[in-house]
Amino acid sequence: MSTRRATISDVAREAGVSASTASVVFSGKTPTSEATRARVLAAAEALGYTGPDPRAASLRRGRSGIVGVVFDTHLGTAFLDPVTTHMMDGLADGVSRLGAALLLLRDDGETVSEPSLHTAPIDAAVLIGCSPRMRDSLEIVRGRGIPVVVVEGDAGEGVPRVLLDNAEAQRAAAQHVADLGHHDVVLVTLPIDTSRRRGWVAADEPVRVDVTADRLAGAREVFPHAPVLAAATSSIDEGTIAGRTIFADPSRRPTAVIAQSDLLAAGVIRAAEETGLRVPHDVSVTGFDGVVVDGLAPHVLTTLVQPATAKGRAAGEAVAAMLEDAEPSGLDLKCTFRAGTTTAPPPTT
Amino acid sequence: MSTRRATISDVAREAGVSASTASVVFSGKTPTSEATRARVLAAAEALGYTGPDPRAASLRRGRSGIVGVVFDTHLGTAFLDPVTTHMMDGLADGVSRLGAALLLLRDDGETVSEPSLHTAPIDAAVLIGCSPRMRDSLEIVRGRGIPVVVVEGDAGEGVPRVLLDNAEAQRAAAQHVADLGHHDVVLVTLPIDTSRRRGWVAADEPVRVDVTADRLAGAREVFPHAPVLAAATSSIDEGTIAGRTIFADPSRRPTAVIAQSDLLAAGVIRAAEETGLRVPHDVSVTGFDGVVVDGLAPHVLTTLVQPATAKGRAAGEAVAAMLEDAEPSGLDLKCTFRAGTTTAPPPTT
DNA sequence: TTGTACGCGTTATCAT
DNA sequence: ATGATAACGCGTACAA
Repeated sequence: MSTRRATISDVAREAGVSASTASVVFSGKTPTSEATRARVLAAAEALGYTGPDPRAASLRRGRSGIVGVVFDTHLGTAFLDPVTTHMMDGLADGVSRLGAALLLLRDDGETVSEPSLHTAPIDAAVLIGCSPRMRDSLEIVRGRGIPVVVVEGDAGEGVPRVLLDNAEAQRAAAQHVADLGHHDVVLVTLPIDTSRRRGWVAADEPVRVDVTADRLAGAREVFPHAPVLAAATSSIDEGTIAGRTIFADPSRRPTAVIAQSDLLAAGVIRAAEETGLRVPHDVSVTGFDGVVVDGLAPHVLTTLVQPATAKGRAAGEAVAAMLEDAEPSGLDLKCTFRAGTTTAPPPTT
Repeated sequence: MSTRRATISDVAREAGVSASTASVVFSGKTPTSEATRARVLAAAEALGYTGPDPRAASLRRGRSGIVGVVFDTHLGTAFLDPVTTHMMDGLADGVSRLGAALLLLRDDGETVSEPSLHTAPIDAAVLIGCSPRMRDSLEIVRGRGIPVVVVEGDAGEGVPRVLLDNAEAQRAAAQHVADLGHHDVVLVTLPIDTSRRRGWVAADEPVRVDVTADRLAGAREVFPHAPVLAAATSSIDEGTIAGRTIFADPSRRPTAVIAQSDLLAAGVIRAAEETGLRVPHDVSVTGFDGVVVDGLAPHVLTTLVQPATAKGRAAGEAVAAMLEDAEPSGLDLKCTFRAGTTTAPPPTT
C-alpha cells in the first residue's frame, strides 16, 4: 500500500513543528505544550506513524535496550532444565529495571548465521554455563567492549560472576546424612565432562565441569571414600538408570544416595521403589536444586534449594548496574538446606 | 581505558583507504584486492575494531536480523511446557536461514518497560498462544508494519498461521479407544479459560481456549456424552489430581481416560496405579503431544505426536519467507497417532 | 578495484 | 516551549 513508512520528520511537517519537537513529544524528555503535543499526535495518527524507529533511536542513543543471553548448548535443550527456566525468569525480572528485552544467543563456535555474538545489537551479555566454549564467548564479547556477567562459570579477572556455594552446600547435605547415621553412601553426579559419559568414576578421575566438581568436593569432605556414579545428564530417567545400577546388587546396597540434582534424585527414588525399597525407610536420598519435580509427590525431597530465580535476577541486576556505570558487582549466592521426607536414619539391621 | 570505540572510518584512515573500501572488506559484498584487505584487517586489529556497529548497520540496511517471539504469559512459565520448548527449538532452526536471533518479548498489556512490542527492533514477530491478549499484540505489531506469524492462535485475515489438526487428531485417538471396545470414557482437558478452574465441565459450558475446544470437539465426535474434567494446567501433578477424582468412586470407574496432554495422561496413570489399577489392563489412557515425559518409563504412552519442533520451524520459515518478500505461507500441520502400551481392550468383567 | 557523496531516522545540545 | 544543527556509524549507488 504505502510506498514508504512515515518518519518523524513527516509527522513534524504535517503537524507544522520541527522534527526535534516531534521527537520530544514522543520521548517525553522535555515538557511540551499540550497544544503541540496534540497536533503532533494527531499528525502521527493520520500518517500511520507508530513511533520512532528503534534502529535509528538506538544508533543515536548508543543503546539498543537488549541484553544477550548466551548459551553454549542447543536452545531447546537449555530450556529443558527447570533451573535454567527459573533463572531466565529471574533474569527477565532483573533486567526489567533497565527495561531491557532478552536476546537468545547460542555460541557453538561455528555459527555462520548473523547476528551472532559478534554482531548482535546488545548492550550487555549474560553468559550461562561453564563449558570451555564459554571462555571463547567471553573473549568475543569483551573484545566488543560489551559488559558481561557470567553465571556459574569460570571467568577471568574483572568479570562479575554470579556463583553458588556448591561445595559448602553439598557438604552440609552430606553432613546431614552422616548425622543421621549413614556410612554406606553413594554419590550420583551430574556429567563430569563434555563427553557426558555415564558410569562409575574413579577416585582420581578429573572432573572438568565446575558445578559437578564443586558439589563432589563438598560431598567428599564428609564421605571421602564413597563410590561415585556419573549420570549423562540431569533428568529423572538418568537418575533411574543410576539408581538401578546402585541397587542392582542386594549385598552392596548403600543406605543413602546423595544426588547432585533433584531430577537425578527423583529417578533414584523411582529405581529404589521399583526394587521394592522404601524411601526413606530403607534408603535415604538427597537432591540438589530445590526445583519442583513434577510427579514426585507425595515425597518431599531433602535437598539444597538453589536460588535459581535469584541467580538470574542477580545477573540481571549486575548487568543493569554495569550499564548504569555502577560497579560491576558479582554475587555469591547461598543454597539453603531443606529437610524433606526422603531422608531418615539407616535401617537397623 | 579507551576514550571512544574505533569506527570504520578510523580503521580506513589507519589503513590508508576510504571508509567505503573498509566497509566492503568487512561485508565482502564487493571483491577487494588481497593487499588492501590485509591492510584493513591489520588496521582493525591494531585499533581493536571488531566489526561494524550493528546498530548503525541495521539502520542502514533497514534490517536488524532479529525476530521477536511474543508470549502472553510469564516467560518462566512458558518454558515449563516441553511443547513450547521444542517449538522454540524448531523456531531457532526455522529462522536460521535468515540468520536471525530470537528476542523474547512478553506482552501482558501493561508493560511500562522498553523495548516493548512497540519499540523492539524486530524484523518480524511470532505470536505464541491463543489468549485474547494475542489479538491486541497482533494489532500493535501489524500497526508497525511488521510481518507476523501466529502459532496455534486465532488471527484475522491475511495473517499466516501455523495450526494443528487438533480436532481431527483427537477424534482419531478417541476412535482408537472406541475400536478397542471402550464405552465408559472420561475426558481430561487442558484449561478451558483464563481462570484455569479445575473440575467437571458441564456439557454446555463454553470453552474459551481454542486448543482445548478443538481437541474436546474431536473427542466428543466419538464419545458425545463422556464426562469432562478440566485440569488447571498441563502437568503430571494436575493429571494425578484429575486421576484421583476419576478413580475415587470404584463403582463409577471408566475403562479409559482420554487426556488432552501427555503430562496429564502421565498423572492419570500415576493416579491409577496408586489406586491399584493396572494400565492398560484395568484402564486405558491416551495423551496428546508426543513429548518425552520424564519418569514415565516403562510405559509408552498411546498418544498423538504433535510436530512441536516442526511447528516452530514452520513458523520460522514462514517468517523467513515474508522477509524475503515471498508469499506468507501458513501451514496446517498434522499430528500422528502413536499406539503405545497404555491402551488395550477394556477388562472383561 | 577504489573513492565520493549521500542518506538511513533519530535525538542531544544549545540557542532562542 | 520550540527550533536549528549536527552528529550517531555505516552501506551503497555511481563515478573514476
